[in-house]
Amino acid sequence: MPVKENAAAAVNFRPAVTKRASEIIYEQVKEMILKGELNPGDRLPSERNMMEMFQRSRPTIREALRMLERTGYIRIVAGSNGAVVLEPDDKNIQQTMEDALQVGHISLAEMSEYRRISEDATIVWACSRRTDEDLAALRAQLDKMAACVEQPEEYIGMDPAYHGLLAKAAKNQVGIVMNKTFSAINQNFMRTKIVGMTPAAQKKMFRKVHEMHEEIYRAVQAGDEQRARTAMAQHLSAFETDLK
Amino acid sequence: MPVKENAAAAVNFRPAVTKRASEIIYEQVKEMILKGELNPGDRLPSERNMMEMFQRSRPTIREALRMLERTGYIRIVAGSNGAVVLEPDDKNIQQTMEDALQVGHISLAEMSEYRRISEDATIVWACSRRTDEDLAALRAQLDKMAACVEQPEEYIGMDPAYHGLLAKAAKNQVGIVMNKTFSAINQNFMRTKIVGMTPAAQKKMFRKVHEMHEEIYRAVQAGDEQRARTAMAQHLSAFETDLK
DNA sequence: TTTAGATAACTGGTATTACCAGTTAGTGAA
DNA sequence: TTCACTAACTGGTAATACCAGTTATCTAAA
Repeated sequence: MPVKENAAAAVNFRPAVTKRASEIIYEQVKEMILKGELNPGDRLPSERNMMEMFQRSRPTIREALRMLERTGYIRIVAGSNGAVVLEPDDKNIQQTMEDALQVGHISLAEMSEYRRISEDATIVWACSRRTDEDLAALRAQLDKMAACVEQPEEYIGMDPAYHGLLAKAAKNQVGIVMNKTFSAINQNFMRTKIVGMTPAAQKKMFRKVHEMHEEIYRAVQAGDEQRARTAMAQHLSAFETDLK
Repeated sequence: MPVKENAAAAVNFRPAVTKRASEIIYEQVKEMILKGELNPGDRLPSERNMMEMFQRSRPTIREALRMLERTGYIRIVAGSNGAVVLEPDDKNIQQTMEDALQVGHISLAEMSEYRRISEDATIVWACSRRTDEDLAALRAQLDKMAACVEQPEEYIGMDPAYHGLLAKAAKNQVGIVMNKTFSAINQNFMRTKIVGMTPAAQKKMFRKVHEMHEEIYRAVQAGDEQRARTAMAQHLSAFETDLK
């Protein structure tokens, strides 16, 4: 049974938290960036100037700057320009997600499972939304990859770009971010796995992979949802089998 | 035509980046946490002790700690315990995604679209994987919520827990993380939207929402995939319509 | 013996000062 | 006009000091 609360305690007090000065500065700058009062490329005042503005010491200012840089809002280079507001980037989301996956002890199987449904949706969207530019970019990427089928290292390096272009064609930013995450993680797995294979087995595998990539492209080009879904599903499951 | 590179430049030099000391310390601690050498609940040495270990000044140590705290790896409270390793938490992903939304990088429409396919997969998995414990937890949650249908604020606060239990029943960690993200973001939208509604309209809306929640539960309990998918799809689309 | 209270030894939060190593802009001479 | 030098920036780091809290210990009173 829950403890009966004292009637006077029901006034809905909020915890009286005291924030660090660096925290307040961090939030203030972050807000300005999110609200567009500070735009990508803009220079932040120098640390010594901020000291005056915020009426705080330099270490305090610097702690705030470190947080802003770590969370991807600004970049700080010594000597010249100082702190510059960055273009919004998915790298942070991607990185945090990768770390979360790593810390959360997520298995390859779970990630692959989720990837399947994510890529399935992506490929469906891509079939109806791909522009001529998307197709041209995919074609060019595939041609580049075709030249590297015999060089696994190179091919693995190009794989994320191909899948990225598919996600881009699907026109959903969340899908793009997730796709990048999956690609990055799977790339690592792939790299560690192929070292135990004979060169002949590697070549065979990557020739198969490339043919799948081509088939997916053809299906997307034709706008054939079912064919594209099937191809992507086969591609991913073959991939998982090979990595097992 | 691409500029012809000088032959001598082909040796594949990597940029000679110099890292800040605080950056190195940050990565070192982060690695230890990711590798499990530091576990949730563990206390980090005091700043003065770290000074000795890393052979760096306190401001440098503190900059690293600020970054670790900002990215969600540790929590620092003055006075007592100092820096403590945190339980892995998805709040960072949520936060970065929310920021991405705010900065216009990701639209609400895109996020909703992706959520639909994510929740669709989740509910399918839940139908076949839910345990008796999952069902009991869902039932209990729904009962708690039923008591609050007339209090929108309370109900909104409980909504993420319900969807979280569904994701938990689906037994896919990635799905769980994504679900939390979506819930958190949508919770905010919901809060901002209901303020413009009359109390009567609010009640009507939440009664409808609750009936949907119940229907989803019944379908999952029955293990009826199609019924569950339909219910979830309706729930999400109704939700989007209401928020438009 | 037990217990309450004072105290000493921590913790992080912050400010101050100082110096170094780079970059940039201005100044002067050729 | 051009080049080289210098002065005035920039961030990176160190050292020291003090404050405000917490915690543990010890002491004195019950």
